[in-house]
Amino acid sequence: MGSDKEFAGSLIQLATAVHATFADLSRAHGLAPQQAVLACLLDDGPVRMCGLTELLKIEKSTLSGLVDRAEKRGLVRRVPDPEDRRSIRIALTDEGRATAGAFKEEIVRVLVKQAEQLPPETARQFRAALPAAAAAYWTALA
Amino acid sequence: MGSDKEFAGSLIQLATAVHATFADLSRAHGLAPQQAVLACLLDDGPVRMCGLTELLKIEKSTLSGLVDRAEKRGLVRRVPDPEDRRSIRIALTDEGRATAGAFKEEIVRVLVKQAEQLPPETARQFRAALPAAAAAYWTALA
DNA sequence: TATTGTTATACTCTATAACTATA
DNA sequence: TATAGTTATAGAGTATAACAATA
Repeated sequence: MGSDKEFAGSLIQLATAVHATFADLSRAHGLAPQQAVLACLLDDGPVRMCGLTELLKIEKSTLSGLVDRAEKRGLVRRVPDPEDRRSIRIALTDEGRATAGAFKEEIVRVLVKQAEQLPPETARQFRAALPAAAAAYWTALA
Repeated sequence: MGSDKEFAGSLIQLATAVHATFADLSRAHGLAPQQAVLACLLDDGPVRMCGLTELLKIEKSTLSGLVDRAEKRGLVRRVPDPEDRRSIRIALTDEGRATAGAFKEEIVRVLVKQAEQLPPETARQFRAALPAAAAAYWTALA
């Protein structure tokens, strides 16, 4: 079926566009894209390095570098973990919390506004199906 | 409304998952992710460098490096453009065409298969709304 | 002068492997 | 021994700025 190709093409196009929107907005807030992801994750409270490698699905050495750059930029700080002296927790600074809050608010606003330009019935279908679709593709990842 | 946050969260989750699926499959075919994008674009025929910068939305210097690596890997070759001696056209090699074909076939298969795990009515809604949604987010890009 | 493409430079993101410190 | 994290190294992807060749 040709429509399978069209479906896959649309899905990749949507993913690319959302990714690019996220990246552009990150930079507009003075954040590298992965720093924006990190800041959003930490907005609910500090997380250990080993927890972050699972949430971000990246290697621990990759994370060390990401946290180094975020720390140098004043976004996060490394906090000793009293329960396990091998471990450290990553917490947002005050500036990091403010930046994360502003970024999260605007990315939601932008993504919602773009969906509102769809025909009402299409928008309704899309918003209704999206949570289950996102969960299906997310849980299929290794 | 909390549901705007949930909508935006689901959209980012879907985009991230599709992106990761694409990247994983690229590497399984021996391609860096952007090389896979490049190969898919060129599967319809050669394209000038300046055309590729628009299609990929990247700077020309970034593209020079991407093409350098793809050429070194045997995926593409630079072909002089007889109509404009400043310009060059990028064409797939035989190996590049075979690789692009196999990759395109499998990415479609994988993305369709994952959608089939949704409840039938959700899958129907999602596939019905997706083309318009993808177009809306895509055209909103700068 | 304007366009096409490359090169130099610098930064982010990524992984593998070897290492230290603690459990 | 196993886990948490860092460092060294290498490569992909990104942009800006300066440049060469051609239109």
